[in-house]
Amino acid sequence: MHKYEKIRLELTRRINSQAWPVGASIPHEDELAAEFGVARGTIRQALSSLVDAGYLEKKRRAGTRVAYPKDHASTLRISLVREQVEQGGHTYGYRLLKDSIEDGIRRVLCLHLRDDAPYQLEDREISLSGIPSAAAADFSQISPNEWLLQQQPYSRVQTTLQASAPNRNDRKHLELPRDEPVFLVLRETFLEEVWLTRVRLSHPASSYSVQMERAFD
Amino acid sequence: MHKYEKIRLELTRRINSQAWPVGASIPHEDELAAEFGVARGTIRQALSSLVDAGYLEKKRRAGTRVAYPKDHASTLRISLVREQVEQGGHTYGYRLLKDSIEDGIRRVLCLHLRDDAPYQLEDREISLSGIPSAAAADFSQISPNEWLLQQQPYSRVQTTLQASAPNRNDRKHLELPRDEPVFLVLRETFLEEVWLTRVRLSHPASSYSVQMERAFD
DNA sequence: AAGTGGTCTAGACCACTAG
DNA sequence: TAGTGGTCTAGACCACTTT
Repeated sequence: MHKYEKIRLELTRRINSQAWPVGASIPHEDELAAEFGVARGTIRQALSSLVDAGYLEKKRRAGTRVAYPKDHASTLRISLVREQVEQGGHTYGYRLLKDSIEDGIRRVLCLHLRDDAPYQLEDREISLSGIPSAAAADFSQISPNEWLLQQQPYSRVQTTLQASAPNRNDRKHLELPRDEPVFLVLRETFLEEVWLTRVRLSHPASSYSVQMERAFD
Repeated sequence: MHKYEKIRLELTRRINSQAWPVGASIPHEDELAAEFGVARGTIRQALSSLVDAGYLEKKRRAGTRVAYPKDHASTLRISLVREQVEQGGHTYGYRLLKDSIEDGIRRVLCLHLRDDAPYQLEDREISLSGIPSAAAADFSQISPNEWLLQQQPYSRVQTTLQASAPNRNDRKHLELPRDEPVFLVLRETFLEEVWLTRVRLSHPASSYSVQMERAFD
């Protein structure tokens, strides 16, 4: 275990035990460096992860305080559908439903299956001016989701999570039980302010959830 | 603008322009330091934020590569209900609905209002052994949500996001339009493996969404 | 005005791991 | 096993912001 890890452990102990209660100032970086017998840079490394996690708040001149736990950050990673499914030990399946080009936009509707049951309906729009190679892509075997990841990167991505009543396509393709809503993931990506793609991912509410965890021990 | 910011800008430019295409190795840290005429530490600082955002992947001995954009991280911050409401320029309201103690657990049901309309139903359980002072807390004016933040910190928090059909309490208190589902935030917190509190937050789907953004320009 | 955290340097050695 | 990123040091100066 590295020095900064040991120090971080000791600092979290002081916070959790309320030796340093919420709202209190903690010693300056120089003092901590002297106390632990390390360089200031090492202290800063130990502090930085605690700041990132929302345990501490730093302000110039005012020093470092134990943060009120109100605005903690949770990191969310939404990975490839196929990987989501296969990670759980399930079988992944894919079916292309519709595919058309209109007004310089390629629009694709497809279904991702888990153990042969509908898991995610992907309603995708791709800008052909933003991603010219998308005009010739074959989505009969590979989903747009997966194909796009092999392409150029994006500089901005906006994600919205919502609950919703199913729309017509959802009802048609997701085999929803009666009164079952859908969980929506809406995402739009840009490269330097040029719009690339937009997607609406809908999931049967009972078989989809997003989980996050923040831990520090 | 600091040196590491200028460098980061130039690096993102090379990635976005595909001068360094997805999957390719980029120069070693020492080479970059020489190229930009800075210390290696400064290069590392510039790289670290790009690694955190998922733009780059580092491996010992193998070097640094431009990451496939598949597993990008989005940071989600769910703040105080009251702040969520007031930030949007709305009026916040609060109403306590039920409050009981059973088996060492205090259970509170309360409603958060936005412009006098139901916004979030909070169904909360607090461990009195984990947080003894919760036995005497007055939740008639301050919500458990808000009260808990003034208390001790937690070391682990688990959050789940879900869509769902409303349960009985949701239907009773959220004034849901016909066929409207709810967006659920389920959260549980621990301090060193001691269970502290669990909450079910339900929102009318049409008036609630979670938004995230990852940007790098 | 002064003290805090923020940036930066120029080194050194370590630890992991791909070839 | 050699080369990469990871850790660490002991300094220096800067910039913000509270008092």
